[in-house]
Amino acid sequence: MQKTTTANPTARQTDLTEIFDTIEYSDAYRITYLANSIVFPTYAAIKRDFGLVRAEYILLACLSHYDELTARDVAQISMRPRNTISRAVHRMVAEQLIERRHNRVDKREASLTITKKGQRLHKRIAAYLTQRQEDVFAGLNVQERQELSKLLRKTALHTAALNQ
Amino acid sequence: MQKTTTANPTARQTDLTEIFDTIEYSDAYRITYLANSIVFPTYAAIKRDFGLVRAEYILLACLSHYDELTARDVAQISMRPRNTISRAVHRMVAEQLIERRHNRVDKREASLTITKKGQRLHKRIAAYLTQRQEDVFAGLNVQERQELSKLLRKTALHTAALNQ
DNA sequence: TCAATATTGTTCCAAATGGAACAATAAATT
DNA sequence: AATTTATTGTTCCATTTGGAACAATATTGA
Repeated sequence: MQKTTTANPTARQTDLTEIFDTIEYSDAYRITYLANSIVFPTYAAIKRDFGLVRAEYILLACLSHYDELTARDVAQISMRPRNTISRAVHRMVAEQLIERRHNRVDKREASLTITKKGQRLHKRIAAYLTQRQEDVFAGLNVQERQELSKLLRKTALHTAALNQ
Repeated sequence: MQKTTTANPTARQTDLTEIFDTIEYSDAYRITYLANSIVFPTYAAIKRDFGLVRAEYILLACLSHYDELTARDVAQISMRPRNTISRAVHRMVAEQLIERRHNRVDKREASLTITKKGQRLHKRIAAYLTQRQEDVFAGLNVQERQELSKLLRKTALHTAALNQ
Protein backbone atom coordinates (compact mmCIF):
# COMPACT_ATOMS: atom_id res chain seq x y z
CA MET A 1 0.00 0.00 0.00
CA GLN A 2 2.01 2.88 -1.25
CA LYS A 3 1.65 6.58 -1.24
CA THR A 4 0.76 8.12 -4.56
CA THR A 5 0.06 11.72 -5.29
CA THR A 6 -1.95 13.74 -7.68
CA ALA A 7 -0.71 16.94 -6.07
CA ASN A 8 2.33 17.15 -8.28
CA PRO A 9 1.15 15.74 -11.55
CA THR A 10 4.34 16.35 -13.46
CA ALA A 11 6.38 13.63 -11.78
CA ARG A 12 5.57 9.93 -11.79
CA GLN A 13 5.19 9.37 -8.06
CA THR A 14 3.89 5.84 -7.95
CA ASP A 15 6.23 2.89 -8.37
CA LEU A 16 4.19 0.57 -10.51
CA THR A 17 6.42 -2.41 -9.80
CA GLU A 18 5.73 -2.54 -6.07
CA ILE A 19 2.89 -4.91 -6.66
CA PHE A 20 5.45 -7.57 -7.65
CA ASP A 21 6.32 -7.83 -3.96
CA THR A 22 3.15 -6.83 -2.18
CA ILE A 23 0.62 -9.02 -3.92
CA GLU A 24 -0.49 -12.15 -2.09
CA TYR A 25 0.26 -14.51 -4.94
CA SER A 26 3.52 -12.91 -5.99
CA ASP A 27 5.02 -15.85 -7.85
CA ALA A 28 1.86 -16.35 -9.86
CA TYR A 29 1.74 -12.64 -10.52
CA ARG A 30 5.34 -12.44 -11.69
CA ILE A 31 4.89 -15.43 -13.94
CA THR A 32 1.77 -13.97 -15.48
CA TYR A 33 3.37 -10.58 -15.87
CA LEU A 34 6.31 -12.10 -17.71
CA ALA A 35 4.10 -14.24 -19.90
CA ASN A 36 2.05 -11.20 -20.86
CA SER A 37 5.18 -9.18 -21.50
CA ILE A 38 6.37 -11.81 -23.90
CA VAL A 39 3.10 -12.72 -25.53
CA PHE A 40 1.15 -9.48 -25.96
CA PRO A 41 3.59 -7.49 -28.08
CA THR A 42 4.64 -10.56 -30.04
CA TYR A 43 1.07 -11.62 -30.60
CA ALA A 44 0.24 -8.17 -31.97
CA ALA A 45 3.23 -8.30 -34.30
CA ILE A 46 2.35 -11.79 -35.55
CA LYS A 47 -1.19 -10.71 -36.24
CA ARG A 48 0.00 -7.60 -38.05
CA ASP A 49 2.70 -9.30 -40.10
CA PHE A 50 1.19 -12.71 -40.79
CA GLY A 51 -2.52 -12.35 -40.10
CA LEU A 52 -2.62 -15.27 -37.68
CA VAL A 53 -4.69 -15.18 -34.52
CA ARG A 54 -3.46 -16.77 -31.33
CA ALA A 55 -5.05 -20.19 -31.72
CA GLU A 56 -3.52 -20.40 -35.19
CA TYR A 57 0.08 -19.85 -34.28
CA ILE A 58 -0.35 -22.08 -31.26
CA LEU A 59 -1.54 -24.80 -33.58
CA LEU A 60 1.38 -24.17 -35.89
CA ALA A 61 3.83 -24.32 -33.00
CA CYS A 62 2.41 -27.57 -31.71
CA LEU A 63 2.49 -29.25 -35.10
CA SER A 64 6.05 -28.03 -35.64
CA HIS A 65 7.17 -30.16 -32.73
CA TYR A 66 5.20 -33.34 -33.18
CA ASP A 67 4.88 -35.51 -36.24
CA GLU A 68 1.13 -35.57 -35.90
CA LEU A 69 -1.46 -34.59 -33.37
CA THR A 70 -5.23 -34.62 -33.07
CA ALA A 71 -7.17 -31.44 -32.40
CA ARG A 72 -7.76 -32.81 -28.94
CA ASP A 73 -4.01 -33.07 -28.33
CA VAL A 74 -3.52 -29.48 -29.37
CA ALA A 75 -6.33 -28.33 -27.12
CA GLN A 76 -4.72 -30.16 -24.24
CA ILE A 77 -1.21 -28.90 -24.88
CA SER A 78 -2.37 -25.34 -25.25
CA MET A 79 -5.19 -25.44 -22.72
CA ARG A 80 -7.45 -23.75 -25.25
CA PRO A 81 -11.08 -24.74 -25.76
CA ARG A 82 -11.64 -27.28 -28.50
CA ASN A 83 -13.78 -25.02 -30.63
CA THR A 84 -11.05 -22.41 -31.07
CA ILE A 85 -8.67 -25.13 -32.21
CA SER A 86 -11.31 -26.47 -34.58
CA ARG A 87 -11.65 -23.06 -36.20
CA ALA A 88 -7.90 -22.66 -36.46
CA VAL A 89 -7.62 -26.06 -38.13
CA HIS A 90 -10.10 -25.14 -40.82
CA ARG A 91 -8.51 -21.83 -41.67
CA MET A 92 -5.02 -23.29 -41.72
CA VAL A 93 -5.96 -26.25 -43.85
CA ALA A 94 -7.46 -23.75 -46.31
CA GLU A 95 -4.18 -21.83 -46.24
CA GLN A 96 -2.24 -25.05 -46.79
CA LEU A 97 -0.25 -24.51 -43.64
CA ILE A 98 -1.38 -27.84 -42.21
CA GLU A 99 -2.97 -31.05 -43.47
CA ARG A 100 -5.75 -33.10 -42.01
CA ARG A 101 -6.21 -36.79 -42.52
CA HIS A 102 -9.14 -38.74 -41.09
CA ASN A 103 -8.24 -41.60 -38.83
CA ARG A 104 -9.35 -44.96 -40.21
CA VAL A 105 -9.42 -46.65 -36.86
CA ASP A 106 -11.23 -44.03 -34.82
CA LYS A 107 -13.42 -42.21 -37.26
CA ARG A 108 -14.16 -39.37 -34.88
CA GLU A 109 -10.68 -38.01 -34.91
CA ALA A 110 -8.32 -36.70 -37.57
CA SER A 111 -4.57 -36.45 -37.43
CA LEU A 112 -3.01 -33.12 -38.19
CA THR A 113 0.40 -32.51 -39.70
CA ILE A 114 2.27 -29.39 -40.67
CA THR A 115 3.19 -28.69 -44.31
CA LYS A 116 6.49 -27.34 -45.62
CA LYS A 117 4.82 -23.99 -46.06
CA GLY A 118 3.63 -24.16 -42.48
CA GLN A 119 7.10 -24.99 -41.26
CA ARG A 120 8.57 -22.01 -43.06
CA LEU A 121 5.99 -19.75 -41.49
CA HIS A 122 6.61 -21.21 -38.06
CA LYS A 123 10.31 -20.47 -38.38
CA ARG A 124 9.60 -16.83 -39.03
CA ILE A 125 7.18 -16.59 -36.14
CA ALA A 126 9.52 -18.42 -33.79
CA ALA A 127 12.15 -15.78 -34.50
CA TYR A 128 9.83 -13.10 -33.14
CA LEU A 129 9.19 -15.01 -29.95
CA THR A 130 12.83 -15.95 -29.50
CA GLN A 131 13.85 -12.32 -29.85
CA ARG A 132 11.34 -11.16 -27.28
CA GLN A 133 12.39 -13.96 -24.95
CA GLU A 134 15.98 -12.80 -25.11
CA ASP A 135 14.97 -9.23 -24.34
CA VAL A 136 12.95 -10.30 -21.35
CA PHE A 137 15.64 -12.55 -19.88
CA ALA A 138 18.51 -10.20 -20.68
CA GLY A 139 18.53 -9.06 -17.05
CA LEU A 140 19.91 -12.42 -15.91
CA ASN A 141 23.46 -13.70 -16.19
CA VAL A 142 24.25 -17.08 -17.70
CA GLN A 143 24.05 -19.10 -14.50
CA GLU A 144 20.87 -17.40 -13.38
CA ARG A 145 19.30 -18.00 -16.74
CA GLN A 146 20.26 -21.67 -16.64
CA GLU A 147 18.95 -22.05 -13.13
CA LEU A 148 15.67 -20.37 -14.04
CA SER A 149 15.32 -22.62 -17.09
CA LYS A 150 15.80 -25.67 -14.94
CA LEU A 151 13.27 -24.57 -12.34
CA LEU A 152 10.71 -23.60 -14.95
CA ARG A 153 11.12 -26.96 -16.60
CA LYS A 154 10.56 -28.81 -13.39
CA THR A 155 7.53 -26.73 -12.53
CA ALA A 156 6.06 -27.06 -16.01
CA LEU A 157 6.39 -30.84 -15.91
CA HIS A 158 4.77 -30.98 -12.49
CA THR A 159 1.98 -28.74 -13.71
CA ALA A 160 1.39 -30.75 -16.86
CA ALA A 161 0.78 -33.78 -14.66
CA LEU A 162 -1.53 -31.67 -12.52
CA ASN A 163 -3.47 -30.58 -15.59
CA GLN A 164 -3.92 -34.11 -16.80
CA MET B 1 9.89 -34.28 -33.48
CA GLN B 2 8.36 -37.29 -31.94
CA LYS B 3 6.72 -40.39 -33.13
CA THR B 4 3.01 -40.58 -32.52
CA THR B 5 0.68 -43.26 -33.60
CA THR B 6 -2.91 -43.64 -34.57
CA ALA B 7 -2.41 -47.33 -35.17
CA ASN B 8 -3.16 -48.26 -31.60
CA PRO B 9 -5.74 -45.75 -30.54
CA THR B 10 -6.32 -47.12 -27.09
CA ALA B 11 -3.01 -45.98 -25.59
CA ARG B 12 -1.81 -42.40 -25.33
CA GLN B 13 1.33 -42.64 -27.42
CA THR B 14 2.39 -39.05 -27.67
CA ASP B 15 4.17 -37.32 -24.82
CA LEU B 16 2.57 -33.93 -24.86
CA THR B 17 5.24 -32.39 -22.66
CA GLU B 18 8.09 -32.89 -25.09
CA ILE B 19 7.47 -29.49 -26.57
CA PHE B 20 8.76 -27.96 -23.31
CA ASP B 21 12.24 -28.99 -24.41
CA THR B 22 12.07 -29.02 -28.17
CA ILE B 23 10.53 -25.63 -28.83
CA GLU B 24 12.89 -22.87 -29.93
CA TYR B 25 11.79 -20.40 -27.28
CA SER B 26 11.55 -22.90 -24.44
CA ASP B 27 11.80 -20.46 -21.54
CA ALA B 28 9.12 -18.24 -23.01
CA TYR B 29 7.03 -21.31 -23.67
CA ARG B 30 7.37 -22.67 -20.14
CA ILE B 31 6.55 -19.29 -18.64
CA THR B 32 3.47 -18.94 -20.79
CA TYR B 33 2.38 -22.48 -20.09
CA LEU B 34 2.64 -21.89 -16.35
CA ALA B 35 0.83 -18.58 -16.55
CA ASN B 36 -1.99 -20.19 -18.50
CA SER B 37 -2.13 -23.09 -16.08
CA ILE B 38 -2.58 -20.67 -13.22
CA VAL B 39 -4.82 -18.14 -14.88
CA PHE B 40 -7.26 -20.09 -17.05
CA PRO B 41 -8.86 -22.33 -14.44
CA THR B 42 -8.83 -19.59 -11.84
CA TYR B 43 -10.25 -17.06 -14.25
CA ALA B 44 -13.11 -19.41 -15.07
CA ALA B 45 -13.80 -19.96 -11.37
CA ILE B 46 -13.75 -16.23 -10.63
CA LYS B 47 -16.16 -15.57 -13.46
CA ARG B 48 -18.44 -18.36 -12.31
CA ASP B 49 -18.40 -17.47 -8.63
CA PHE B 50 -18.16 -13.68 -8.68
CA GLY B 51 -19.18 -12.63 -12.18
CA LEU B 52 -16.03 -10.64 -12.79
CA VAL B 53 -14.26 -10.63 -16.14
CA ARG B 54 -10.51 -10.50 -16.37
CA ALA B 55 -10.06 -6.74 -16.65
CA GLU B 56 -12.23 -6.35 -13.58
CA TYR B 57 -10.30 -8.53 -11.21
CA ILE B 58 -7.07 -7.11 -12.54
CA LEU B 59 -8.34 -3.66 -11.69
CA LEU B 60 -9.35 -4.86 -8.24
CA ALA B 61 -5.96 -6.44 -7.65
CA CYS B 62 -4.12 -3.28 -8.70
CA LEU B 63 -6.20 -1.03 -6.48
CA SER B 64 -5.75 -3.42 -3.58
CA HIS B 65 -2.06 -2.70 -3.62
CA TYR B 66 -1.89 1.01 -4.25
CA ASP B 67 -3.66 3.80 -2.40
CA GLU B 68 -4.80 5.30 -5.66
CA LEU B 69 -4.13 4.88 -9.35
CA THR B 70 -5.33 6.36 -12.59
CA ALA B 71 -6.83 4.20 -15.30
CA ARG B 72 -3.66 4.81 -17.22
CA ASP B 73 -1.58 3.35 -14.37
CA VAL B 74 -3.72 0.24 -14.32
CA ALA B 75 -3.43 -0.16 -18.06
CA GLN B 76 0.33 0.09 -17.76
CA ILE B 77 0.65 -2.30 -14.84
CA SER B 78 -1.57 -4.87 -16.48
CA MET B 79 -0.52 -4.25 -20.08
CA ARG B 80 -4.18 -4.21 -21.07
CA PRO B 81 -5.63 -1.73 -23.56
CA ARG B 82 -7.07 1.41 -21.98
CA ASN B 83 -10.58 0.80 -23.22
CA THR B 84 -10.94 -2.49 -21.38
CA ILE B 85 -9.84 -0.79 -18.18
CA SER B 86 -12.29 2.03 -18.83
CA ARG B 87 -15.13 -0.44 -19.11
CA ALA B 88 -14.06 -2.25 -15.98
CA VAL B 89 -13.94 1.04 -14.07
CA HIS B 90 -17.51 1.89 -14.96
CA ARG B 91 -18.93 -1.46 -14.02
CA MET B 92 -17.04 -1.60 -10.77
CA VAL B 93 -17.95 1.92 -9.74
CA ALA B 94 -21.57 0.93 -10.33
CA GLU B 95 -21.02 -2.13 -8.14
CA GLN B 96 -19.40 0.06 -5.47
CA LEU B 97 -16.25 -2.00 -5.55
CA ILE B 98 -14.15 1.03 -6.41
CA GLU B 99 -14.50 4.81 -6.31
CA ARG B 100 -13.54 7.42 -8.83
CA ARG B 101 -12.64 11.01 -8.05
CA HIS B 102 -11.79 13.52 -10.74
CA ASN B 103 -8.42 15.15 -10.43
CA ARG B 104 -8.61 18.88 -9.86
CA VAL B 105 -5.16 19.58 -11.20
CA ASP B 106 -5.26 17.52 -14.37
CA LYS B 107 -8.87 17.42 -15.37
CA ARG B 108 -8.34 14.64 -17.87
CA GLU B 109 -7.59 12.03 -15.31
CA ALA B 110 -9.38 10.55 -12.34
CA SER B 111 -7.93 8.77 -9.38
CA LEU B 112 -9.32 5.38 -8.52
CA THR B 113 -9.49 3.82 -5.08
CA ILE B 114 -10.83 0.54 -3.80
CA THR B 115 -13.75 0.43 -1.37
CA LYS B 116 -14.10 -1.79 1.70
CA LYS B 117 -16.48 -3.95 -0.27
CA GLY B 118 -13.91 -4.18 -3.04
CA GLN B 119 -11.23 -5.17 -0.58
CA ARG B 120 -13.35 -7.95 0.83
CA LEU B 121 -13.99 -9.27 -2.65
CA HIS B 122 -10.33 -9.07 -3.55
CA LYS B 123 -9.44 -11.16 -0.49
CA ARG B 124 -11.74 -13.92 -1.64
CA ILE B 125 -10.40 -13.83 -5.17
CA ALA B 126 -6.80 -13.75 -3.99
CA ALA B 127 -7.44 -16.96 -2.10
CA TYR B 128 -8.31 -18.72 -5.37
CA LEU B 129 -5.15 -17.54 -7.04
CA THR B 130 -2.99 -18.33 -4.05
CA GLN B 131 -4.36 -21.84 -3.90
CA ARG B 132 -3.69 -22.46 -7.56
CA GLN B 133 -0.22 -20.98 -7.20
CA GLU B 134 0.58 -23.44 -4.45
CA ASP B 135 -0.65 -26.36 -6.53
CA VAL B 136 1.49 -25.31 -9.47
CA PHE B 137 4.67 -24.79 -7.45
CA ALA B 138 4.16 -27.83 -5.25
CA GLY B 139 6.71 -29.72 -7.35
CA LEU B 140 9.56 -27.62 -5.96
CA ASN B 141 11.22 -27.87 -2.60
CA VAL B 142 11.66 -24.85 -0.36
CA GLN B 143 15.04 -23.76 -1.65
CA GLU B 144 14.03 -24.22 -5.25
CA ARG B 145 10.89 -22.24 -4.69
CA GLN B 146 12.86 -19.43 -3.08
CA GLU B 147 15.40 -19.41 -5.86
CA LEU B 148 12.68 -19.33 -8.49
CA SER B 149 10.95 -16.47 -6.70
CA LYS B 150 14.15 -14.50 -6.65
CA LEU B 151 14.86 -15.07 -10.33
CA LEU B 152 11.33 -14.25 -11.36
CA ARG B 153 11.47 -11.05 -9.35
CA LYS B 154 14.68 -9.97 -11.00
CA THR B 155 13.36 -10.78 -14.45
CA ALA B 156 10.05 -9.05 -13.82
CA LEU B 157 11.80 -5.88 -12.68
CA HIS B 158 14.04 -5.93 -15.72
CA THR B 159 11.03 -6.46 -17.94
CA ALA B 160 9.03 -3.67 -16.33
CA ALA B 161 11.85 -1.29 -17.23
CA LEU B 162 11.86 -2.73 -20.73
CA ASN B 163 8.13 -2.15 -21.03
CA GLN B 164 8.39 1.44 -19.95
C1' DT C 1 -25.66 -58.03 -27.68
C1' DC C 2 -27.71 -53.92 -26.75
C1' DA C 3 -28.33 -49.88 -24.05
C1' DA C 4 -26.04 -46.31 -21.58
C1' DT C 5 -22.11 -43.40 -21.31
C1' DA C 6 -18.03 -41.03 -23.05
C1' DT C 7 -15.31 -38.78 -26.54
C1' DT C 8 -14.13 -36.03 -30.81
C1' DG C 9 -14.90 -32.30 -33.36
C1' DT C 10 -18.37 -28.87 -34.99
C1' DT C 11 -21.86 -25.13 -35.05
C1' DC C 12 -24.39 -21.60 -32.79
C1' DC C 13 -24.69 -17.69 -30.10
C1' DA C 14 -23.84 -14.30 -26.71
C1' DA C 15 -20.11 -12.02 -24.59
C1' DA C 16 -15.49 -10.26 -24.27
C1' DT C 17 -11.98 -7.99 -26.62
C1' DG C 18 -9.01 -4.57 -28.74
C1' DG C 19 -7.95 -1.22 -32.59
C1' DA C 20 -9.17 3.23 -34.18
C1' DA C 21 -11.26 7.48 -34.01
C1' DC C 22 -12.75 10.85 -30.87
C1' DA C 23 -13.49 14.85 -27.29
C1' DA C 24 -11.45 17.14 -23.57
C1' DT C 25 -7.58 18.74 -21.47
C1' DA C 26 -2.60 19.60 -20.89
C1' DA C 27 2.13 20.42 -22.49
C1' DA C 28 5.41 21.91 -25.81
C1' DT C 29 6.79 24.90 -29.48
C1' DT C 30 6.77 29.01 -32.14
C1' DA D 1 -0.36 34.15 -26.72
C1' DA D 2 -1.43 31.14 -30.25
C1' DT D 3 -0.69 26.96 -32.53
C1' DT D 4 0.75 22.36 -32.55
C1' DT D 5 1.44 18.11 -30.35
C1' DA D 6 0.63 14.76 -26.65
C1' DT D 7 -2.17 12.54 -23.18
C1' DT D 8 -6.35 10.68 -20.75
C1' DG D 9 -10.29 8.34 -20.99
C1' DT D 10 -14.37 7.12 -23.84
C1' DT D 11 -17.31 5.28 -27.61
C1' DC D 12 -17.82 2.70 -31.76
C1' DC D 13 -17.34 -1.27 -34.32
C1' DA D 14 -15.65 -5.46 -36.14
C1' DT D 15 -13.33 -9.49 -34.60
C1' DT D 16 -12.18 -12.98 -31.40
C1' DT D 17 -13.55 -15.86 -27.94
C1' DG D 18 -15.51 -19.66 -25.31
C1' DG D 19 -19.63 -22.05 -23.24
C1' DA D 20 -23.27 -25.07 -24.47
C1' DA D 21 -25.72 -28.00 -27.33
C1' DC D 22 -25.05 -31.14 -30.92
C1' DA D 23 -24.02 -35.20 -34.36
C1' DA D 24 -21.08 -38.93 -35.17
C1' DT D 25 -18.47 -42.42 -33.44
C1' DA D 26 -16.40 -45.30 -29.79
C1' DT D 27 -16.39 -47.53 -25.26
C1' DT D 28 -18.34 -49.53 -21.23
C1' DG D 29 -21.27 -52.35 -18.76
C1' DA D 30 -25.58 -54.74 -17.90
